[in-house]
Amino acid sequence: MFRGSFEHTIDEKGRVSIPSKFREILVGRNDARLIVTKFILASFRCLDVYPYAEWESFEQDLRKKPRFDQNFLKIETFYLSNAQECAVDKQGRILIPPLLREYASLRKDVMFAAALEKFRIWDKAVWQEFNEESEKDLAQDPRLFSNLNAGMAADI
Amino acid sequence: MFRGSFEHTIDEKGRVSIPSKFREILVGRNDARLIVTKFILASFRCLDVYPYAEWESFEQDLRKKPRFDQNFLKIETFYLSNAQECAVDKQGRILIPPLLREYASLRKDVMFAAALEKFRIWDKAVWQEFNEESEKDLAQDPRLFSNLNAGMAADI
DNA sequence: TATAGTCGTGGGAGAAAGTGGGAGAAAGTG
DNA sequence: CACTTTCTCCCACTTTCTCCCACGACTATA
Repeated sequence: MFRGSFEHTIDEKGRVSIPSKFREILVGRNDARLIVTKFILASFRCLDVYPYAEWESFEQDLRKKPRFDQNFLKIETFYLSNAQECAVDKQGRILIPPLLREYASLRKDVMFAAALEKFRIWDKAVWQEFNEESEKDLAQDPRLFSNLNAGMAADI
Repeated sequence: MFRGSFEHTIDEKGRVSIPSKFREILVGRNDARLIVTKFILASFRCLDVYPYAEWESFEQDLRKKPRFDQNFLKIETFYLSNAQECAVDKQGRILIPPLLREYASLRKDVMFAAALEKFRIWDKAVWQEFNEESEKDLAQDPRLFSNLNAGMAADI
């Protein structure tokens, strides 16, 4: 289970260190492979990162779905098609594929943000924006918190 | 299992390199034969590419369907009739048959996009359009991700 | 305070992937 | 049957990528 947010730097080659706290979890599971794909939250772009096993079980579920359904095809195109395997190298880094780097406009300062069984990578500026927006929404409508207890639609 | 999206260039002769990540999988299965056919997603044209064995099992499934059914005949005409075998050559390329090339308007920049057991080939511009459309839909209604579990129309 | 270890970042050499062009073979046409 | 055109296979180049080594900063422990 991943926890916390960490700021890191991506270099010209597209390499970026995985926060050591996250890496610990991966070595504990004995699998340094990650799956990185596109994600979007309220029009803010970022990348979703899954440990390999997590991703595989997600894929298995999808395989049972009707493969020519319109909604399935959208998810397939956006979420599955763009998913790429990235192995953590000896220095504890992954190489973010160019297409994904460009999608999330990762240039220099990036943020790693835990999200339960996976984590996300953001351009720092985008992450800040999204955080401020979320904070504002929660301040204006505290019920968003309390609704957690009620029957919130299971999501993602 | 194919993963990721890759940009490649098709030359005047209609040849295009298979992304090395995809090729690895084919050599692992010891069969460099591919089946390429027409596909369409929400009015966006592209090509579906199956490893030979995958295509064969798909054909087997179809054999169980009522073969004089109107819908089946449409699929037969569109999806099956246009299917052509393309072998990967020593340079790791395939030759896209002229009819299929024209159908998907593949001119220069093309995208390879993984789709579980198969992959797709798009004209880059078309791919971008469709991706943005899917992205927008998913951003507006994130439940599409999880609703896959619900009763999705069984298809084909 | 010293020292060992870890963590994050940068650069360079070798390998591999992607692309272009040409010669010989095959196919189609008059 | 001969000629033209298309196609297929092979070679070669360039660019990108991947792996390896190295340095500085910070942390923890004695």
